[in-house]
Amino acid sequence: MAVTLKDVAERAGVSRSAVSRTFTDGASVSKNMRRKVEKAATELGYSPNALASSLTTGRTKLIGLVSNNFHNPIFLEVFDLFTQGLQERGLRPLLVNLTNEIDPENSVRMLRQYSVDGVIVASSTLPPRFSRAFRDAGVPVVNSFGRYSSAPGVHVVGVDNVECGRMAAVELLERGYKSVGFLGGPETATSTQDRLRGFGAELAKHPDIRFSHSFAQDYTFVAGRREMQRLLRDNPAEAYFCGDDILSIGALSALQDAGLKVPQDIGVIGFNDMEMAGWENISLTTIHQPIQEIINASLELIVAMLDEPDRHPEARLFPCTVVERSTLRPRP
Amino acid sequence: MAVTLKDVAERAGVSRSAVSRTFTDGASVSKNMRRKVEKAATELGYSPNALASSLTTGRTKLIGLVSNNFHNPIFLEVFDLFTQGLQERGLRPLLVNLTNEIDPENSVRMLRQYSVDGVIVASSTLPPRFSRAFRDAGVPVVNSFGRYSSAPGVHVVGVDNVECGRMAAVELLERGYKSVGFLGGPETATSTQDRLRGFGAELAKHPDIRFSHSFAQDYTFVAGRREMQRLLRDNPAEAYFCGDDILSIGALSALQDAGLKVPQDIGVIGFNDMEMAGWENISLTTIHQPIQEIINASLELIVAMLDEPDRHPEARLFPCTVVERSTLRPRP
DNA sequence: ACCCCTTTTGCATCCGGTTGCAATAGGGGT
DNA sequence: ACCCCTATTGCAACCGGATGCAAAAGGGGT
Repeated sequence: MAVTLKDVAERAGVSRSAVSRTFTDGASVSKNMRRKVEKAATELGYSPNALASSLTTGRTKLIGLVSNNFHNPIFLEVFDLFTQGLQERGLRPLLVNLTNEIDPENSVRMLRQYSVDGVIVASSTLPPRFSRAFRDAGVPVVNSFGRYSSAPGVHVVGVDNVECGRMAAVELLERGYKSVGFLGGPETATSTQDRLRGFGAELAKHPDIRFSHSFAQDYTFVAGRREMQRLLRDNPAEAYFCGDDILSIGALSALQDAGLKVPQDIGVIGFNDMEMAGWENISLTTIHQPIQEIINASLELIVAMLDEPDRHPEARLFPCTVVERSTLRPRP
Repeated sequence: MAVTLKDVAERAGVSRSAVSRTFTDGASVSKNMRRKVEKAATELGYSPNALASSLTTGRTKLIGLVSNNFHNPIFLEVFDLFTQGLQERGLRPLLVNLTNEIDPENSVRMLRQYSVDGVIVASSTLPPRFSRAFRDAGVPVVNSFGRYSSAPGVHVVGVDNVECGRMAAVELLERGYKSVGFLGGPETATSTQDRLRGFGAELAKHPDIRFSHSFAQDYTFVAGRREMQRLLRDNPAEAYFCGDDILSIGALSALQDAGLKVPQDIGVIGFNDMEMAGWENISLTTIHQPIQEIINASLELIVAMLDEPDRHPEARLFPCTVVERSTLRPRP
């Protein structure tokens, strides 16, 4: 069925090693030999079996792309960029969907069975034990969109969520809001915890500002909408920092239904700057997370670890910026 | 580093075959032997190398998941369901991003190098030559969301887009619109062509109804919005059938900006019923495409082809239904 | 034409498992 | 205790390719 190295060798009248060598770069092959082999190979339509060669080289060029965020549209963009970036570097993404998985054990075993060269954990909600489990299994890991730590156990690439929370607070304060709220994602997500921490820390400097916080059940439109509806029933704040654009959009929908005008009656600032935030019918003021940079850095790190598996873990953080659109009132 | 079958065999004091057999089901192993081997295996933390075994079994349990739709949020759901479904069946998705790829050759070679057991082409815009190229390479293929054909060259699972176009036309006619338009996706997408064909065929029965059509550049919010803006400049129809929800949402945004009320001034019916269509701030009347069923059938087919590669290609089509929300005026 | 050194080539072995076949062990019946 | 049949086990070869090593080929200089 499939054409193998042996077939090509026979056809070209050379040894199997010779064929192998013409397809592994850096190997010693004469011009003449290469020509003969390539001729036979194209005639037969041969292409080497990456899995077989991985047996001896110890490299599969397979990278586990692990995530549990299959409901936030921003992750479609994340997958797009990751898969393209991996492909450009000659690597192949083996996608692992961790929705509903509590225990890392299964996925670790699975990825080890396929001898992936590395793992990219792309998630802001997956507990850190997942990344650590891969590392403990001896697989190079990068945790993208993960939690910053000054002594990270694994490579982390993302943003400083504490700083982003602070940034949101400053933005609201500068616009003169006297009562503000934090509408976070699931309380267990470290990203949410950090954003709240930064937000709260900044507000602690302004005791005159009323400050409250609450959490949506998950990072979805429905959860954001429901939480905002709940908030509206009981003395809502003048402006909210939502832990994610998708929550913001849900919240905006609740505000609209309640007949409230944004930004006149209530202000909203989101987080992520997903494509949808820029849609004219949404026009969400939000904090831009530099996804492209985060992904590039993640790819860079995982590639570096391929050659240097014991590289000391580092955290790479990128600055966020406020993107002003139409859901916050102007500065005075 | 990695613990191999040989290590386990030595530790358990048995032959390598014995170890191999305890890990391949259906093989002949005594209770006693199994116990010994499993003990040694857990002590060593052994798990078999799927790639090595694929060499002799000819099965990798790898399935190429090929797509070029990384901008339509509905595909996040598609990826979610596919990856979960594959995982449940013990298969692993190797994701291939075909954005910007014109020639199937590269991806065919790539997937052959990794000896995938099958390929799922999940796209409504990828030209059929991609699916055919995989088939010609001897790889089982299922084309999900592909074009229906009475004599399909490869397995196709999806909806009857012609019928859906007709359904949209009927829906608009029943609501008494006297002039209607089709706002399609890229003209080259077969799904768009078919929807237009069905839509036009139904309208041909009603020569009194004014009928026009045009195409957005791609299946995106921006393209839908831009096309609707263009249409509004020049005697627009009373209602539009958009070739995709994402186009509809773009179109709605253009209508809103133009100060037009939906459905009072202009009606819109979409296609897909993506999650967003149900959001309260959008509330799009649309044609529901049964994604879950399509994906289940695709998985069923690809699994069936694993055992029966030469299975005769078939087309499985699922019926669509109209989901009424708020963007079409009520029936008289 | 001869010698010596550098490239090229082929041989054989190995990567981690699977599997046909023959040898061995076990079990039941008499 | 002996015989026969079946369930287990181990041996050895193989899957498709990579690579260390030694043999063969080529090239340059005299």
